[in-house]
Amino acid sequence: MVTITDIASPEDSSVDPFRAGCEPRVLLHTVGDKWVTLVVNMLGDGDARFSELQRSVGGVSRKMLAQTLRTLERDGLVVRTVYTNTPPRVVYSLTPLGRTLLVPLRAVRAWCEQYVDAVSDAQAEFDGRGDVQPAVSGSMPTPAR
Amino acid sequence: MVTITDIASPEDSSVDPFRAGCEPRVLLHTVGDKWVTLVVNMLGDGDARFSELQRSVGGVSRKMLAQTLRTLERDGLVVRTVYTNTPPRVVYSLTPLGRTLLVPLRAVRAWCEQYVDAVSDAQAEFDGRGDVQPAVSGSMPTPAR
DNA sequence: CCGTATCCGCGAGGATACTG
DNA sequence: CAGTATCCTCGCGGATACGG
Repeated sequence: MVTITDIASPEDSSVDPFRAGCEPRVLLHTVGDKWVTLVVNMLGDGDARFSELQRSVGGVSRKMLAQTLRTLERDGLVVRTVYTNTPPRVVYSLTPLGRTLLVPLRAVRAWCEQYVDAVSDAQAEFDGRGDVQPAVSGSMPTPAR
Repeated sequence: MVTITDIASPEDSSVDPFRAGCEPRVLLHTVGDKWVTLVVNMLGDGDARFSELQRSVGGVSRKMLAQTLRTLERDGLVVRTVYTNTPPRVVYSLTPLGRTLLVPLRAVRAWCEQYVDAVSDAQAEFDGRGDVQPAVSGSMPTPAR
């Protein structure tokens, strides 16, 4: 199986938006993933079992949750502890590395919570009127940036 | 046209991973989007024209870039300034709100750059061996968390 | 140069059923 | 309980062509 973390650079490695040879862009994609952000945030509040995560995250299928957790485990962000009694118990928890990720991820989360209203307002205004833009009449032929 | 920012809560609003009534999850999804993060980061380094963005981001189609910029504009994170001369010029820049987003987004970016090697190593180790997990033999029937 | 419109392939991801 | 396997759909996103 091949996951998103395996894909290589677009094709042109000379122009790189994220100044790097080994593609943090790819990592960014993983980290920015919908379920990844939610799961890591949940685990940040304490270890949890599979079914606990499924309930607390809300709206995630078993398939996607398992897939997400596998990726996180593979990336060294989450550890999976199995208790082999019946009924079986599996507990997921963040690794030290995973906990470092929690910091910036919570910053993003905080931003969302803080500005969700502002964004909502902006959307309403944008959608409200056809938004007749003034359109600056051109001067400046084509300056050097 | 309906974008991702329009979709509502999963269905069960009682259990909410992101403690909110007005769904910052949805915003999170937008903010975590692949192209959004890249574009905002680029604009953080200075205003840019459409074609400049397309080149600097790398690997993005005109369609996706336009779509991304439209979303960002609608969300009040980016402003679009049109100069109506020939050849036409369109300059995109972050709004003050957009600049606030830049802070947490750059934190995530910094994390990716800092730990890309650690993650890469974890992946290698994970993939290397079939990873025969010890599996903790069960005690503790089912404690209260 | 800066987009939008149209077509379309492909893979993400839900539903369901089955194992340990 | 904690997944895996299989099917199937649906919309993301690339390619292409056209308009302002």
